[in-house]
Amino acid sequence: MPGADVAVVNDLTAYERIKKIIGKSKCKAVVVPKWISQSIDCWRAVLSTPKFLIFKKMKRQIRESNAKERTPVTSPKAKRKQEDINLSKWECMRPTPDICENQNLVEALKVLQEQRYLIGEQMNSDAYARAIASIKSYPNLIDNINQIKELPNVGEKIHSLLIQFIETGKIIMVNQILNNENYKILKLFCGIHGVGPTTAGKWLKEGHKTLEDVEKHVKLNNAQKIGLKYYHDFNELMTTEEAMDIFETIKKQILNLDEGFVVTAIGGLRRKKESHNDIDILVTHPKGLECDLLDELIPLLTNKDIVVETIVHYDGNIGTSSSSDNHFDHFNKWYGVVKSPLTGKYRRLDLVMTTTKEYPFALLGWTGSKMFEKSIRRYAAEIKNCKLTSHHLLDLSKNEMVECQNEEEIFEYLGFPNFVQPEFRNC
DNA sequence: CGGCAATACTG
DNA sequence: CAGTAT
DNA sequence: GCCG
Repeated sequence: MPGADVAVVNDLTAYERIKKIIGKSKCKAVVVPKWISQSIDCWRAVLSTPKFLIFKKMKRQIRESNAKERTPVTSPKAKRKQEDINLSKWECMRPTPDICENQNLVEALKVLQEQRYLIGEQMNSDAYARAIASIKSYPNLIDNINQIKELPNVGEKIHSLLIQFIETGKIIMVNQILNNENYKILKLFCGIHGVGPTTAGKWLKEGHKTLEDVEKHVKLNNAQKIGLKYYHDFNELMTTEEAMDIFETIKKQILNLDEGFVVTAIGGLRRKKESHNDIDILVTHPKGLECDLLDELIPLLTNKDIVVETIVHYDGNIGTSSSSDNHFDHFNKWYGVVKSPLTGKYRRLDLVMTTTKEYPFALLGWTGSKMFEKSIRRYAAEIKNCKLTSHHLLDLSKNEMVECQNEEEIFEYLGFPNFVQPEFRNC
């Protein structure tokens, strides 16, 4: 047993004996058998689950008695945080704040992630995104190589980058990329809403270098025209104050049409991010009047000089696929542009309509972050044999839809040990 | 060495 | 269908 | 690029 990470015991009364063992060995915890099944369920050691706290309590007692003999190297605060380190491979299962303890490191890695994205290496980019998520959920300042040993989704390559950062405070590759002309041009082009890596790469290959080049020589689609027209404003982050102001303005107009609408901020606003790219709003109506809302609301907001452009207006019946039946898929969405009352700047707005039945899934699906969504859906599929979308949860084992009243029930069904608050879904 | 979320529009 | 968006 |  010495050297093992975990010891499983049946007899909880053998307190003194266990205490001796875990006090001396490298063993991280002593658990009851049920711990194993619970851990397999959520794919990590559930040391933070209250039921197993007895052992944490024991470890704490041992530590405290040790602390009387030699002064601790770490502060009490850091020590408490030590227990919060969550090394789940599922980013959706760990609390991930918007701004983290290692923000400089995260910003550096984001450059590498973005570069892979810009040159079209999506999976590569995602791999960086997952490593970044691991770091964002790590609660302490990383200044020691031992700390990064167990970080999930950090393999050989990113590990060496982290070492470089710990030792020198920077990553050479990052500066090289930031100074790379092609990187700068691709980034510039992808800043146009409606332009992705493929189009940007094509334009670059054709010899275009500036937005003026693009404006003069390239045929743009509707979304791209709007993207170019408002390029500056769209690429400027909003304060929460401004985003909230727009949200409240729209909400007021919707409630004006009918008091019964339920209007909720989703996206980054719901996650309480510090700054925002756009405003996302989810609307539902308990009595199911939802389908006509956008048809009335958009003209109204246009007349009030709030809405200035429509990029996409999905209409109610998205079913040319008439074969689809029971789930009346009335997701009504509108993507467009509003003029911010507070600043006069032009901002992206997404409006999403949903039935009350699908509301919890839409809420979960539209709150993000992007990595959170990918993670929870992959978890649902791989671990729970379920298919999770922003419309529903399908249990493939039972071959039946899972009805949920709220987000909590979805997390519960998926076997999460804890509800993950929106502000900690910033993976 | 395969897989990496899921879905809907534009053109 | 590829590309982009959420 | 990382994981199983």
